[in-house]
Amino acid sequence: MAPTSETLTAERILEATEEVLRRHGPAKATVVDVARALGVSHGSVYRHFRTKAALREAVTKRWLDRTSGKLARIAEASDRDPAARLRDWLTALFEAKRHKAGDDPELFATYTVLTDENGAVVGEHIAELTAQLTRIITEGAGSGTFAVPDPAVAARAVFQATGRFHDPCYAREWTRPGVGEEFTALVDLLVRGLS
Amino acid sequence: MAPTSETLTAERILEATEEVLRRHGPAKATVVDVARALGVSHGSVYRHFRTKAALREAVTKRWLDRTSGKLARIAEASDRDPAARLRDWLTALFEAKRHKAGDDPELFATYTVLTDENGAVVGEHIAELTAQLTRIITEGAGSGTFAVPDPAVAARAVFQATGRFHDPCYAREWTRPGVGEEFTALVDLLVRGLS
DNA sequence: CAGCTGACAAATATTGAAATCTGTCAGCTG
DNA sequence: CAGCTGACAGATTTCAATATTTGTCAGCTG
Repeated sequence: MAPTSETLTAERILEATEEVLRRHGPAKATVVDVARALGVSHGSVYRHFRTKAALREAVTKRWLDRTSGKLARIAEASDRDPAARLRDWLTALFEAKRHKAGDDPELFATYTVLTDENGAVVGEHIAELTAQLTRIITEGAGSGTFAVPDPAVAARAVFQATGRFHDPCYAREWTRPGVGEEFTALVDLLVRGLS
Repeated sequence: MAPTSETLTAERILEATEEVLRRHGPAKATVVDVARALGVSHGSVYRHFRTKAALREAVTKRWLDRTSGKLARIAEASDRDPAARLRDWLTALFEAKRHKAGDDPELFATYTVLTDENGAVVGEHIAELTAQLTRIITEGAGSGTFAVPDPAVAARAVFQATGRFHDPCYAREWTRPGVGEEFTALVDLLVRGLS
């Protein structure tokens, strides 16, 4: 591939790693492949990432951050009605996952492997998403839309309750007919419970 | 092992298979092992179960039926308050799973493998549990405890929402401190949503 | 001399030949 | 003769030899 003679940065290595993962899948993507894609020796890659695991972890974090970034915009729109915002946020999360899984199942499977091997990064991602939910619910509690004893606890409950519509281990259910209705029924139930 | 010279029945084969699975685990349990445990040739086992897969499926069904049997008693206690009954039922389901996973993790892992390879049987089991939930919610709707447009839809939503506390793919979370509180928070939220 | 290379040891993965297992069935046995 | 046996073919698994990959580092190069 284009051994662009720009200086070698962590950023460029991450880009190349994503490409190699896309091409070869998680099992056969080696750091030698990544080096070759960049036109450098694999020793150079180890200058920027201490281990292969650290490299894969960084790729995983990047991928997850792209999702939480999108959702943050909804969480931060403090002017809108909290109940509608909560629905939108949950819907956006579900849609994002559903598209990732449906549009390119192989790539999704690749990232599922990566998230499985990087529990810590996933934990942080979940903490970030729960914090966004907490923000929406706290504002709803302030404006009287929601009546909850502890917004953080409620946020965690909502996040866990909707697991079936965002946890990759349920990905195969997301294409079944009727999931949309199931999702709506659950969100309705949860919003009623918070109100 | 005891080659009890009683006549060979499907029942006895299932018993022996459970024992072999307990001893050797799902990967190394062969039908020759089962036959040996019974003191017969493996050909005899094939007289009662067409394939090894059918045998494992029957064992899986048996295991799942033991759980749904216990829960059915709670679902059928029509005299008690539906909200309390719903809480009890969900708690019993969680406790049953938590104990199975915690008391003998290896055996639980074995059955997790079995359920993974028998999607159809698991599907029926889930349908049965959802039917029990529907019964509780329908009675609650009749008595005015619950206000739901469609009890079956609500039941499915409740079952899916509590997945984190009964789906084996979350088993490793069940020993973390604080799960009890998370469970209670979610059930409170759901019961409020139904009321 | 900062950054890269490539030879190297140790760890991990692949391969293919040998061993085991599944499922069948002709024939034995009580 | 109903039910069981055990030899068998094909499918699957195991295991050890072989090849690849990871991670290090002394030294090259611009």
